[in-house]
Parts: sequence; C-alpha cells; structure tokens
Amino acid sequence: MTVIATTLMAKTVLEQLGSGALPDWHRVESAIRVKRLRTGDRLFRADDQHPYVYFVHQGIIKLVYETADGKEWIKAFAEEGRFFASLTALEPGGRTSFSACAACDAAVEQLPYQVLLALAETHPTWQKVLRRSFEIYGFRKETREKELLLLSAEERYRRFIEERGALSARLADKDIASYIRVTPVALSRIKKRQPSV
Amino acid sequence: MTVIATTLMAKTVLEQLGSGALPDWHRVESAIRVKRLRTGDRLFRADDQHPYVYFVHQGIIKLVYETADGKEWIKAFAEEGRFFASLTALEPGGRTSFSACAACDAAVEQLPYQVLLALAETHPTWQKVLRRSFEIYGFRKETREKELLLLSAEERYRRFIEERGALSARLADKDIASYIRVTPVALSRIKKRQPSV
DNA sequence: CATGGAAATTAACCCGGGTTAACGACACGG
DNA sequence: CCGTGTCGTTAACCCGGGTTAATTTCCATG
Repeated sequence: MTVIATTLMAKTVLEQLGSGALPDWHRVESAIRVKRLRTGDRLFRADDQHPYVYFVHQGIIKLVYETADGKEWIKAFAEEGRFFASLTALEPGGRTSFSACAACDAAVEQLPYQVLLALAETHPTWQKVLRRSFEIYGFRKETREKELLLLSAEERYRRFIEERGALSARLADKDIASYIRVTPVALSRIKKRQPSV
Repeated sequence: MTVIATTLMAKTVLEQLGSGALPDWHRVESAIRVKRLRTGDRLFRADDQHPYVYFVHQGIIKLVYETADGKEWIKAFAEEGRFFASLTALEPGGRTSFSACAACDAAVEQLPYQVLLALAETHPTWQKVLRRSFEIYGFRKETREKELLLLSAEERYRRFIEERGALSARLADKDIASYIRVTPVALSRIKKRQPSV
C-alpha cells in the first residue's frame, strides 16, 4: 500500500542518518499521518503552534516568510526525500516563523516531534539521528547565509539554476525570484542579460 | 588557576545543554587548549582543515567571510560564553568556509571535535549535548536568514543595536557595518537619519 | 472556440546603497 | 612635537533593483 511505501522511504533516510537500524520504529510508524496537498494548499501558517516534522514523499513544498505588508519571500524549497520543520516551533511552546505551502500537488508525512524526542531520550541511536539532522540543517542554513551575504542577485540566480537545475525546472519563475530575493520583474531582467543560456 | 576556571565555565554551559552531569568530562578537559589572542589575530582562515570547536572565555571573535576581491563580510560575532565552529570543517575531510578573527583581545578554549564525537558514540548524554548544540545553531542561523531576507539595511541596523546593545557598544562601527551587510559609508548615512537616538 | 486570470515581459521612473575621494579626529611611535 | 595610519563622516556620482503600469503569452474553463 501507499502508506507503507511512504513510511519505508522516510525510514531509509533516517537509518542513514543514524547509520543503522532504528529501535521502536513502529512507534514512529503508528504516529505518522500522510497529508495530500493540492497546489497552493498550506500545511501550516506563520505563528502557528505546530511541533511537527515533515517528510516530503512527493512534490515540492515552499517554506515562506510573509511580511506585514503582504509580501512573500521563500526561505527554502523541500523536495522529495527531504525533511523539514520550523525549528522555533519545535521548542516547547514555540511557534512557527514561516508558512509551508505546496508549490505543486504533493504528499507529505507528518510526525509529532514529541515522538522523536521521546525516542531520543531512550535510544542513543535516535539521539544521533536528531543530532545528524540538525547538523545537516545548520549546514544548509550556513550555505544560504553565505549566498545572501556574498552574492549579487544575478549570481544567486545563476548558482541556483546551476546547482538545483532539476528543481528549478519544476518551479514557476516567480517562486525562483522569491527565493533569490528579487522581484519577478528584476528576475526577468536578469534572465535577459545573458541570452547564451 | 585560570585554566581550571575556563574549563569549568565551558562545562557549566555544556551541562545545561545535556541537562545533567557529563560522563568522562576529564577527557574533554585534558584535550582543551587555551589560546590567547590580540586584537586582529586569526584563529583560523577560510579553507583550512580545522575540525575544532571553540568556546569564548573572554573577548569577541568575528566570524568572517572573505571574498575573492578582498572584501570581508561578518557572518557572526561570538561573545563570552558562546561556542562556535565551522560546520563544514567538522565533517570528515571538510574545510572551513570562513575565518575567525579577534575583534578585541580575547581568550578561547579549543577542543578537537573528534573528542566530542567519540564521547557521543559512547554516551547518550553527550549525543544529546551535540544535538542541542546543533539545534541552537540552526535556530540562530534561521533568525539571521530571516533578517537578511525580510529587513532593509536600516532595519537590520536598528534591530542589531536594540537586541545586542551590549555587544554593539564594544564594536567598531566598521564591524557593525560589515555584519549588517552594508559599507561603512552607508552605515554612517543610516545613523544620521534618525538623530533622536 | 471564446474568455478570464495568472504569469512573464518590457518600459519608465525612483531610490537606496555602492564607489570614490576628500577631510577631520584620534592614537601611536619616534 | 610632528608624522603616519586607521576610522568615521560627508559629498558627488553611478547603478542595480524596486515600483508601477501596460502588454503579451498561456492555460484552464465554460
């Protein structure tokens, strides 16, 4: 069945992080809920209390900051096989700082963070899985910070196309613009500058 | 002695992260080396192989990205009581992506990451300490990303002064400018705009 | 096939911050 | 006491990207 396939997929990814079999996996499995999303559907909104971790089974999820004056800037894209969550929402009593929205039809698995925390308290293997997850997350955010600090808008665009070609081909230009942190108008100008690609 | 005091300080911080006593602490203690720095001294440079974790005992360390054309943009400041490291350099075979430089006379404790990894493999408590550390690191980077994506240069400056007043009072304006990601000239203009503060 | 709506493009204008350069304020060493 | 260097400020000019708005392309739906 579909459900079994999806949880197995998440399991495989997690086992790599912990470098071995995961004790009490059934606890995770029974806590997972699969959510199907249509393009534009929201998984959660900024400022929700929402201590869940997600795994993308299919599609692309946009993680979006929304400003007071109605603008949206995309923090990250989560594709198939990737986990995501709002770190601030995982802290006790914390709230999300961004929204999650389907960039195309998608299916995700939702898991209460509490389940992972409980497993981590009793199993070193699970503690290690969490440690590695956060390590990788920090690694990604560090890269993003570096790009925002050092690169011009045009360089950010070129690099995004270069390094995430498969992803960018599936996205609307306006979403790429929002991730690059320029307006769609500016992106259109940037693209025109170098017609040789 | 000074050395004992410093390692005790790091111990206290780590025990909070692990929420309890740390087994085999003596292994950490015997691996720690204290480094004293004069203003402008570098702890490591971008692209070094340097799998160490640092704890700031005294002073302020600037973490700096250096561009090909000789410009410097400050990624973060590490003050007293804070840990820092280059995540990319902690991965096996990895290298640092930025430099660390003393913003004023400083003293830091240096610990090979290998020691922490080994402790984490044998003690769940240490695994948890690492997990919490990376969690907090991710949390910080998320905040920084949000500021860079959503705020104007002026807003970034105001917020920095507001939220890190004690730190900013100890820094040269040019370093604040570099962190805010504007030139010193631009910062001077920004400061002039609102003379009421 | 016609039509409404979103996305992408293009043009015109504006503005914040980069760049360069000149200048004053200090600190430091000789 | 006078150089020398660094830092902060100010001015003048430039440019990339924001803003607004008009136009086109492309679907999706009736």
